[in-house]
Amino acid sequence: IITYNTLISSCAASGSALEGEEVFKDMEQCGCEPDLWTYNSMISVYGRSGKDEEAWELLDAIKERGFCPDAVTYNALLYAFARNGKVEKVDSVRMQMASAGFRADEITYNTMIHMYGKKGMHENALLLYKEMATSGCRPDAVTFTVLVDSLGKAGFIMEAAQIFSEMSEARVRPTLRTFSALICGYAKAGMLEEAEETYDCMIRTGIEPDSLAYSVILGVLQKSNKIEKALELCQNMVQEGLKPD
RNA sequence: GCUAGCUUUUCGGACAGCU
Repeated sequence: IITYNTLISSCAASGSALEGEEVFKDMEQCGCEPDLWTYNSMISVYGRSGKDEEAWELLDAIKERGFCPDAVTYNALLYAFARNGKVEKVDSVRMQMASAGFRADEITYNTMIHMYGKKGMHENALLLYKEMATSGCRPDAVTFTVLVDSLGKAGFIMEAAQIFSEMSEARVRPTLRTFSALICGYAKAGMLEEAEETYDCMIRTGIEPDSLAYSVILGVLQKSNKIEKALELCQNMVQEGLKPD
């Protein structure tokens, strides 16, 4: 059963709903009883491939089978709707989650904040972020990264930078993705010096750029005509075994 | 506080070009 569950979750990761369904059917035919983990993984399979209705139906299947949906179930379902931007559905899952006795956790909040960010509803995203503090959740690296990313993309660079500084105040370490998001935000806003400073700060923190981070900073250097530095970085990149694209 | 681990859920991340 663990083998099947593992197979199903790798289908979720690769976004192939059909394969996931097949494994699930195989499993039942072999007389292997799906457990809650299997169902949760299937919800994730559907969620990640945009099939929110199918994911929703599994909640009933879980109950019919006599299983009790857990926080993972609700978070996965929430993700399925959030991904498709269905705010009302997300709210209703959240209510169900609450009435089943589960508090919104970090993942619940992050999923919702991400959804609002993608929809450009930044006020709602920020509201949830504030709500986290009062409801006993601590914003984590994902929370901050999602906010910096969506604010930066939307051109609210000052707000993004503000969130970034709140991150250090909260003593949450920025990740490669957080830095990349902020650098992109600055680049998009045309604030090339700030972008470069942020990159240098990242290096000082001891974070190794990946090929994406390199592309971002190389773009910045190109725009500010710092060709020598760009070439130098490019060499570093090759030395580290990354391919410039 | 540090370190390590974890079968399932949250960062489909960038840049460029075109419209």
